[in-house]
Amino acid sequence: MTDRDTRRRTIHDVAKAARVSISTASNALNGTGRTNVETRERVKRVAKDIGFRPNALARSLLTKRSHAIGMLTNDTYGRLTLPMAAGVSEVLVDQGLSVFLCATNNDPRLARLHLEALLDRQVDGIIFTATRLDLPPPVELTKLPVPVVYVFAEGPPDSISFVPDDIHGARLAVEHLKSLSRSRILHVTGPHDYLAVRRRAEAYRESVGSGAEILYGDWSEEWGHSAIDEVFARKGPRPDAIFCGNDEIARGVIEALRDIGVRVPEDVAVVGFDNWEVISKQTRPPLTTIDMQLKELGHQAGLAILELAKGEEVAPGTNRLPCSLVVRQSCGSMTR
Amino acid sequence: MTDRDTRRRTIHDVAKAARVSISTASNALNGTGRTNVETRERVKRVAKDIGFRPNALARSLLTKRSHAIGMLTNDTYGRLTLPMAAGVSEVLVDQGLSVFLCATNNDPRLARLHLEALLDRQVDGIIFTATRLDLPPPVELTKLPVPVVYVFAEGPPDSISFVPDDIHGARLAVEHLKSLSRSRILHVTGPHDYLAVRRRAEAYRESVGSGAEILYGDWSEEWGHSAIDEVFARKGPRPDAIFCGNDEIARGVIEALRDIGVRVPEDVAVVGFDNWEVISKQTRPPLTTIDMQLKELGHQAGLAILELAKGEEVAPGTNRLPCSLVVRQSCGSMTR
DNA sequence: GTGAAAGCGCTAACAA
DNA sequence: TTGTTAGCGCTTTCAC
Repeated sequence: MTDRDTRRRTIHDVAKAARVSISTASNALNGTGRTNVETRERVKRVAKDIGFRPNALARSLLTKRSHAIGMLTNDTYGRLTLPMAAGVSEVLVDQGLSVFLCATNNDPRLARLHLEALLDRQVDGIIFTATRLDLPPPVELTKLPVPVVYVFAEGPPDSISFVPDDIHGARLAVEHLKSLSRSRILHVTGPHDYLAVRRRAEAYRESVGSGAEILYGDWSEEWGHSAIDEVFARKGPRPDAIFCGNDEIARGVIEALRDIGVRVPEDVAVVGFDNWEVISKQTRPPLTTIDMQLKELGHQAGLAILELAKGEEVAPGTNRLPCSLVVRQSCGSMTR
Repeated sequence: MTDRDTRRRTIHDVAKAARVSISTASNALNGTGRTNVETRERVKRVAKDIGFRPNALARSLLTKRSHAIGMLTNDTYGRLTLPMAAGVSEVLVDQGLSVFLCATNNDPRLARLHLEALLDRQVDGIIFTATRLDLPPPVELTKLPVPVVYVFAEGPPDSISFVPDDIHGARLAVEHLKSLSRSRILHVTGPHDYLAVRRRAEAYRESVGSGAEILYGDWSEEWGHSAIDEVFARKGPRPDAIFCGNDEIARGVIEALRDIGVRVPEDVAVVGFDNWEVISKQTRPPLTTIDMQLKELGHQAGLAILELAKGEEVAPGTNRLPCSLVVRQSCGSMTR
């Protein structure tokens, strides 16, 4: 008698309280089948009164749709994955989908463990996100019984992926610099073995034409420093603008410039890449930089997986999303 | 006949293929009940051969344990939440628990939506994480049918929470400075309305004794700058050490010091707080700072929710976890 | 318009 | 040791 108090309410409780059968209760609650307006209202009211909430597990078991998706991520919750995850979650929550977050640390064992757990839980789809575009997932993701979407990662041919348009981003940066009458634009960037680095470099080279010079290094502020030390130590014409591979490098560049008495943006304009605000906003002067629209990437991926989960078609291929230019104070027209 | 190919294998398929009943199959697979070694092995082999994986939904429906927990987070996937989430996930994955990540953006509507979804999915527990300790959750979390653990947040009395020990952290910083023979230690910190700020300030004051001076501001580099400008513009004795409320402030302090020709650490030693590596490692010199052990916080919370989910008791109360001192180059003995 | 009955895939008494 | 049976909470034909 009293043990009922602690149990969660089931549709049986609703049916009993509303004096109908459980199938009528179900129909009334879901608006399926034919139900008298009166009874429907009564059932709904009763359900609310006794605090009934349908058990998603039971429902999913029957309908074969768990309304959950898995997000497999490659890095230790880095700064790239998170805005993407936020974007994904944002478009899905209102559709009643929940997101399992699985950090694989790029460890195959862990990745497989998470993947199996997701599959066992009958997720409706999987989103794989990485931190760079040219690394294969730590676990085989083809031939899965559920749809897969890749974000900030490229899957096998014919898969669906969303990546930032690096070429567009680089072009945006260089064109901005050119519009400011800068003519000797240097590119200081990250490791050459990153596909994104090569893509941006290529776009930079095309946009700048002759006189293009690319310095490859790592992603650190320190590299930005030493690149400047090197460039400004040598003879010959000096750059009046520097397009950096990421914000950390840009910050290092700006500090090195200040150290040797070169003014930013008056003497040299600087553009970063990433718009990682803890850096870009706090650099002096604040960085003009390229934003990869990570959240939007997540939105699109979320929408895509939603369609796929519903059984609808989504055109395969790599979707390159435009970047945006965030203008702050590290650029400006030349002052002669 | 052939439609079977695309369907997932069920325990029926295993039973049929192994020529046993489904209950025997179940027993063999789970090691429950008594089963002949031979049949057990055979069932297991068959299960593996046909690629059987148990449907977690069906299992959970029956056992009343979903082996999933929800993580409700307050911020837009900030830097605090993520290491914590990684810690939680790390201890749970091997126990077969999965984590739903729910970003509430501190929006009550969204929080309620997520909470209801979690409850509907019969999660075994909920972890609430915030970005500061003195803000109430955006949704009522008491009187839930599942256990709740608070991380980097304090719940109502008698709840279970895990927070960094700010007092210990601040003391660690000040004692370190004192051990380096620094005697005029200034504290430049964040907004006074943060509980953590007040706690750290109090610990600092006690540890320093007379001569303590606290400057409250915001969490930015810029504030670090202007604090230094102010302090070094005035007459009287100058600090030989500065304990900062976070790494961003510390970075601003160090840059401002360099701008006015004060050497770090020779003339003034600086300690930060947070160990946010993008800042602490790239500052020149790299920052000695306090690490709040966020991942460990996540570990403990994960372990706690695991116990609770199993129905075991966990002592209520606020668990304050020790911080650690990360020594880099922004401190050092005085050189006179 | 409503209800009885079947069953999603699985576990757990209990019988054999 | 193994199989039969009865559900978990829900949706969904299909009679009435």
